[in-house]
Amino acid sequence: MRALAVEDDARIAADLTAALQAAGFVVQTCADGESAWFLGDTEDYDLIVLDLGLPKLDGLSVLKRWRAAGREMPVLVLTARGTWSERVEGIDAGADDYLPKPFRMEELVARARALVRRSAGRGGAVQAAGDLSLDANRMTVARRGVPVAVTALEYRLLAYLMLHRDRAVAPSELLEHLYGDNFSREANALEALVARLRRKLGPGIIGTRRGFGYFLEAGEVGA
Amino acid sequence: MRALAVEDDARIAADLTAALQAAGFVVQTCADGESAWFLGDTEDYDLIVLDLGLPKLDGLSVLKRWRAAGREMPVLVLTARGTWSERVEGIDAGADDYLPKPFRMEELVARARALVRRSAGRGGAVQAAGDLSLDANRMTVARRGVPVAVTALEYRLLAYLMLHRDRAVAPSELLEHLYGDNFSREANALEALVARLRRKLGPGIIGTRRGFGYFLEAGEVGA
DNA sequence: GCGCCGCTGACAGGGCGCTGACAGGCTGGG
DNA sequence: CCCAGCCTGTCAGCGCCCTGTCAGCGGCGC
Repeated sequence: MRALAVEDDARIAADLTAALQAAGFVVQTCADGESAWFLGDTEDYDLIVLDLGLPKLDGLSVLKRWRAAGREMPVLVLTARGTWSERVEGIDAGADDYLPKPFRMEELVARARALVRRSAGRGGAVQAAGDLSLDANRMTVARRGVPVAVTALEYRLLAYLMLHRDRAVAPSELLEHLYGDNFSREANALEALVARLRRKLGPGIIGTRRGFGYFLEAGEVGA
Repeated sequence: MRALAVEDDARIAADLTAALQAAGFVVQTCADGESAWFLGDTEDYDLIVLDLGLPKLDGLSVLKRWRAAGREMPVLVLTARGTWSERVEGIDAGADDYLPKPFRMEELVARARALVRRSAGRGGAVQAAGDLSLDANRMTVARRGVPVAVTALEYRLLAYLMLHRDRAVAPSELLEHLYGDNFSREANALEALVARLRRKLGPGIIGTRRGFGYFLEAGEVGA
């Protein structure tokens, strides 16, 4: 899960980053409205935490521009004063949830998790593609009903492939979502990861489209 | 076990908190309908005690909104008047149990415990998983019928693992449910707790999935 | 047939989780 | 009021699993 934290106060930003990372997010931060707008418009996040008081471009405007551009990622809005008017404005602008400062980090994390759950709310917890099935609640993987022990990183890879099972996912995209932007430069890490997974799962699960990326073989037929 | 007590009468709220805490819950309270709605929607509780007469937003509406949003935690409804019509409304809105005021705290606690057990889909007060058995009424633990002396905190850990015995529970989730929101930030406290429990219970009870969390080994096979 | 992308096995570093020891706080008894 | 005992959080150290890196090779595409 990738998250963007938009916050100009460096100390709060650091706390935010730490808390979200502890919750399993890969976190990126930015400190002003313009770069926030650019990042949210061009990058692909599973969650954005947005402070309203920002230099250069106001948080509410950023949010409105995103929504106007059709970007629909869940956005959690932070505001300095917990006034009702600001809250209503935030909701109107397209915020999915709202948190007044000061807040406890635990509460933010809880709401962030709830948001991601809600936005992901497609279908049941168990997803299947061919022989492979993932249980999002138990975080387990099975092939033909036989449980396969996978590590946390391997699970995340499979979950992402499952989410985009209708296409081949480029290595750069996978690296981004698994490690964040500061990902290790060696793309070979991903190849090693895939190799280990293939050994565990057996053949016919993870396919390669040379020059394009990886995909779940049960996902699409042919080409 | 985390519980939310929604009650605007401060004296009753205090009694509720005390009684639930004595029963082993980590209790959070709130006094109006809107904050109740937010908390119940975003946080993760094992039980909610909900008074119907609330400022800002009526209890029944709160409950309906939760259910509409797909939140399925057990809710125990309190009402000032024990009228049948209100009871029917409550059940329709998705309440799991119903208690007319005035009530004895012992009865509330008993029903609360029953609700939590029922939501886990299991019958009696004694739950078992493999060699391990927990008695929810007496708050005692036994392995192969042999009683094992555990502290209150250790019991709560076991109870939570028992409730979610079908999966591995993340350390962050355990900290949240054992200590509430103001949990100590050192995750090592949990590791120490588990270590002490393992020494008391012996091997083959509490398992670890590296990168995921802890689980009861009798719960699931493999993976 | 050649080049290059991608695969694989081996290896080492790091981080997660385990353990034993210690200290502070709370409780109950004298 | 003091003391003793237990509970529990913190710390430091360590071991093991995960995972990134490297080198070499195989196979697909041109």
